[in-house]
Amino acid sequence: MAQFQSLPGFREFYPDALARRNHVFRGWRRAAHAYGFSEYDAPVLEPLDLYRAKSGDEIEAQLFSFTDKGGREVALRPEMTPTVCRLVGEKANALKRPIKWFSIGEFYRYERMQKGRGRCFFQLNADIFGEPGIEAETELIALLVECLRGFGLGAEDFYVRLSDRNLWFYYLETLGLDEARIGGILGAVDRYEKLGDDAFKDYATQFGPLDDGLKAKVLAFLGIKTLASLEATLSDITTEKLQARLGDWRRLLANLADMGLADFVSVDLGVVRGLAYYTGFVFEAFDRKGDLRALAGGGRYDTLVGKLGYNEMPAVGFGMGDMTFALLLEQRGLLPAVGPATEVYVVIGGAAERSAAFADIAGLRSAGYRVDYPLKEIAFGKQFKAAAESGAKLALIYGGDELAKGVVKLRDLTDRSEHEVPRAAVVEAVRDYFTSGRSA
RNA sequence: GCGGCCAUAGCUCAGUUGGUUAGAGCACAAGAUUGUGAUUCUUGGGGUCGCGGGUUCGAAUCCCGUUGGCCGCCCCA
Repeated sequence: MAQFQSLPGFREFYPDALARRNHVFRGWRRAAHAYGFSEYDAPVLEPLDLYRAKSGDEIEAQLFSFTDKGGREVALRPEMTPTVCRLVGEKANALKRPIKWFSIGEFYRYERMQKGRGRCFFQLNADIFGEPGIEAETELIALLVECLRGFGLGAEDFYVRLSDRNLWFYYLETLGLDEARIGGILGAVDRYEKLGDDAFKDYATQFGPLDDGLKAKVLAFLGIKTLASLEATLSDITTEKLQARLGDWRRLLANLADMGLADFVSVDLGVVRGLAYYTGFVFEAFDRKGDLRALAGGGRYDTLVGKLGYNEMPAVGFGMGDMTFALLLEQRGLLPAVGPATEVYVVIGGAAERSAAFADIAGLRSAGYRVDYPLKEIAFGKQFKAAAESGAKLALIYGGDELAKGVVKLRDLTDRSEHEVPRAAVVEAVRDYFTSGRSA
């Protein structure tokens, strides 16, 4: 049996698996380019402190980290956000705003494997730096939708839940809570969907039991699912901050509606995201059936660039992993069959015909066609079978009869029609076939 | 880090109360078929039954350990 296994949680991509992965990457790239984002890349291995600075020491347990031969503490990147913040922070003064960047890269986390989760995975990251207003959220949520919709998924398949940590913060302030307690409440809100009332246990042990009236208000706020009910809840609270924030909500939702995305976006204040660095709007994409993990998640993080030691820079971004997404596409039957690697298959009679065939194969290949042929002499019947299985639409037949006449026989593998062309005109004939879609 | 289930060919699996040389289908390869893709038939390659130890005259089968996988919890950047 196997002497060497791949490490637990790491993936190997055989050709058909890689074809599916590339299909996903192509779709993401197409969407990001269409939205005016530029692609960048960065190191896979980073100083451990880059992640400590952001999230604290306890994160280290989930990192692939080690000491390199130079005594440096390093880690495989678990996410892109700190890295892209550094890239932007380093050249902030020279970069034209808004900065719209994306990347597709592999990330590593040392944790237990589960459905839709491994120790390495690919993720699309898209971020906008330098724009403090909801215009950045508009653009990123629209891109997020496009990254899913471009594969044939519709509003019946997935939706984006939109929430706002600022709104929560301002609202709880008006209820008389201090910053520490607000943090405790947000932690409970984050887990409420999963744990129910138990979600408030941590808060109770830290600050004492939550007042029933207060808890009712938190649960009511958490259950808000429309802009109308949000407006109703806040109608009697006239704090300037809160009303201004409500204005942001109206404009953001109006923008998204103007883009035709109303069906894809739901107000849902039950989402707050656990991550410490989010500072404003947060959003997550889920499949409608709800039996998969989050497809994507993101939000505003205006303070992170500053925390890494650079000048403050407003930022919004999201990440979207390949594993859960591939599961969804598979469930909906939207993963394409592996595309043919071959366009033209050359059938060769024998040793004498081979040299003529090789010359024309070289010509076709340099003209840009994907051409394949049997490496060894095999029976014609087998060659045609191989031609069909290669996915090629066209076969070129180099047999003794043809060469004697100075022609090549073209066989349309889809309708089995054949005709002959002079050898000198082979490249031309193949080009005609693929541009007209016919062999004649 | 914790718990449950599982591990036999490339894949899906069978393998009786422990008993001769561990099987099938699919896939792969060769031939029937030396100029046309199907079907069919024949044949072949491929296994230290995840690994290590124990019980036994004898272990794929029973026991222990270990590694790996799936699922749930935790976590989710």
